[in-house]
Amino acid sequence: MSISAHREQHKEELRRLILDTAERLFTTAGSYDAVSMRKIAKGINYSATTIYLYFKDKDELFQTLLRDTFRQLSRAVALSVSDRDPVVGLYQAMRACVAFGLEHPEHYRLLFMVRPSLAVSEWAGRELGGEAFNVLRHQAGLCVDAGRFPGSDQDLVAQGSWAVVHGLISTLLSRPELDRRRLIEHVLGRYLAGLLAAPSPS
Amino acid sequence: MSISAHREQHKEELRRLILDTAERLFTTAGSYDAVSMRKIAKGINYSATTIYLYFKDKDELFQTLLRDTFRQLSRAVALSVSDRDPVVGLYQAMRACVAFGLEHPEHYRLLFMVRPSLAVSEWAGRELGGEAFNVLRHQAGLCVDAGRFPGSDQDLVAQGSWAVVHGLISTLLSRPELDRRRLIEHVLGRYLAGLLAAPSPS
Amino acid sequence: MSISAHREQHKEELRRLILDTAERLFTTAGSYDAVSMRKIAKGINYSATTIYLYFKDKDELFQTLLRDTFRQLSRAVALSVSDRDPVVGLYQAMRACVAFGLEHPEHYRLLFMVRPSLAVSEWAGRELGGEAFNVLRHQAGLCVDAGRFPGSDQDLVAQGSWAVVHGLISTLLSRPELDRRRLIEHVLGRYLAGLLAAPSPS
Amino acid sequence: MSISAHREQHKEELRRLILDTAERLFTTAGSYDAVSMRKIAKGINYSATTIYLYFKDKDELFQTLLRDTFRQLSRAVALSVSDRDPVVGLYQAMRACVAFGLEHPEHYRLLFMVRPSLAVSEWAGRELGGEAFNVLRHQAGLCVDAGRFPGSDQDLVAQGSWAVVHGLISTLLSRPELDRRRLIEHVLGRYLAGLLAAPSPS
DNA sequence: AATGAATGAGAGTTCATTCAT
DNA sequence: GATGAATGAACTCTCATTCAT
Repeated sequence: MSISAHREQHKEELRRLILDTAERLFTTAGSYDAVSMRKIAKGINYSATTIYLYFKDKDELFQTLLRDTFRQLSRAVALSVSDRDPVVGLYQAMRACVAFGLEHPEHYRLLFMVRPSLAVSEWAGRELGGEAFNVLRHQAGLCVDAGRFPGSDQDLVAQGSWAVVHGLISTLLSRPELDRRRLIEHVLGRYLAGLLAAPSPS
Repeated sequence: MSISAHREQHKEELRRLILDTAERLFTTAGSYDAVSMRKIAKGINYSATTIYLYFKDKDELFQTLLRDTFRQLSRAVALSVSDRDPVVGLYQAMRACVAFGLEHPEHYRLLFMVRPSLAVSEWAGRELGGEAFNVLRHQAGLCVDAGRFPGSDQDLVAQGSWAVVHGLISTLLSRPELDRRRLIEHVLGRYLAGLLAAPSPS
Repeated sequence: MSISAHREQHKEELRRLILDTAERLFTTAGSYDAVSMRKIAKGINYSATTIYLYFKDKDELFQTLLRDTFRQLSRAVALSVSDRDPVVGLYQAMRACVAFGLEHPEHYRLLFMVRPSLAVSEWAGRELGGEAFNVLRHQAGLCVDAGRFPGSDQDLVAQGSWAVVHGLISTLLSRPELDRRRLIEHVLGRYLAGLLAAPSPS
Repeated sequence: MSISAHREQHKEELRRLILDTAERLFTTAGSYDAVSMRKIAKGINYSATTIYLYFKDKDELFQTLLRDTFRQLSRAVALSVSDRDPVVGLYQAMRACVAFGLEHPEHYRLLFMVRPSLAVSEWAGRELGGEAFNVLRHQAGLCVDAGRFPGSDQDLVAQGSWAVVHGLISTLLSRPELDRRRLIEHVLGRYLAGLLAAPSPS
């Protein structure tokens, strides 16, 4: 019992170690191909073969990595909404998205820029839409239902805020010299202000 | 004369063929490393060696691709502004950016996704200092100078519209099922409406 | 135990096999570039990749070869000096050098012919500072200190005897029809006789 | 007539240009393989193909180069003997050999150290032995016939001086920091002094 | 559970050389 | 006489992966 329990624990720890090391390497290198199984193995002081005891192949390791990262993103965004005002809630969720992208640039790049294969990227998009995106969508729904966004519907706002968030992250990641706080507040503020304003007659 | 002219033409055609094939492969593969010179060669039914007659190495080929594409983007955006109203002009420029990204997804991916680190570090000056961004910045300046965007300055608007445009393109590219026209008009419309509105008291 | 011991033994044997094969190829080809990793691999009936399990790269393989051979040369020369008369000792050392070159022509070619520039630039310190040359230099010093070589200093004699030895080996290796013993005694004898003689008034 | 004469002249000039450039490159580079036809072509501002109009392939070009150089060596050595004293004449011939080796290090290496192909090396050895070596042998004979080298015969001195010359060249080529003039005079001086001295009783 | 040994495939790149013009 | 275009072969080296232990 105790022995097998220990084994279980060790196994889980080693698995985590592999994932953490791989993540570090993937984000450092910035490309799928630049990270080799051998380098990961060297990073954890185990033989390359050992990794195959925990992951079928490089692709499965990478996909697991993606899944874990998505989970973190989802959690962060879900926990970010604290205000009762739905508009503020949407703002909070959007900020949380941006914050996650900026604070974990490696994760963000991993999710949206490193694309080993089409299969992975498609899966990634779906998963993302299924969690973090849904928080935005939910908040958008609350705002629309409360009549705060005249002329806009829930889906449009959900997709729009998602796009705005994306744009902010990628721009700020690629231009580190910009004033982050100022640009974030500007873009989110103007977009939300536009949503709150009466619809233009056009 | 005729002979050398034919040669010239053939040479130019082959060069273009290489560039087009490479672009296609780079954007479908989604990563720099996943495309090999041999694969490009196979794609054009020539030997790998032949490519080296036209480009010094893989990097030069890729950079040429980047340069050419940037040029097209710049041109498209520069020609897009036709209205005398600076706000409409900014809107036109932003639309042109988005349109370019959507109509030439390979180009866009090439510029901003295939090798973001390179695009950024090597092309940063050209990118933001280049014509495409500068058009946005110019229009933003006109709007601000005309007092149309209370509480915003030129640089902020330039960067903000750039971010919004980026977000739209990448979102729409990764979600082909969305209603493009509607989302574009929504996001651009709300952002611009927010710019035009009186600044929030926050 | 037995298993790992077998593995160790096999590994050592394969390593030696690689080294021996490489040495053979290097010396018959006569140039560094003319020997490829693939050819070595083919020579040992292993894949080219396997060699990289034993040596980091081609250069390390070659340098290991050099090092090993230098060690043999040094040992042979160091053990050769037995007479108390320093002049005889120098003679013995020189003869040992020549004997080594003639008895191990592949080794000798490897050291001084295959990649002379490398042997020099990389191994200069070891070579001249190494035991083989140092034995000559030491003996030369004894002779000079004993006043046996009027008009010559230690370094000059060391370098000179080194040159004479070199010339004998390369000449005898490329002209197998010559009477080795006779030519060796002639050259070493005349050179030493010249050293012992009073300096010419020139 | 005049035209064809001009053509002839141009052809000869270009041929020389190729040979000179190739020689320069061979000397600069460290090995046969390090010099490519393309680099030679670039050095003369002609296309690589042009070289093939003058030389069947790289090997023929190289052999021609060797042949020409040998001719120079033979001439240089033959012309070096000016003194009536046969011993001085031998000294002059040996010095000329050494000087040539030092001034054309790459040819020397290729002739006696690197062996691009067995055919070349064998041919080279014969040619060299048939010319430069014969001068040494002739001078040695004069010395012996004049009774200047008691206890030595012509062939022994010829081979011995050849070996000494060889040793000097290879040593000096691989140790550029040595004082060339001093070492040359030392070795040649001591060897000749030993030849002139009474034979040792051994 | 973990590993060392081994390999085929493939990467970018350079080479000598040929052929049609 | 000279060349531009083109290529197959070869190079060193790294990769993901398998298999026996």
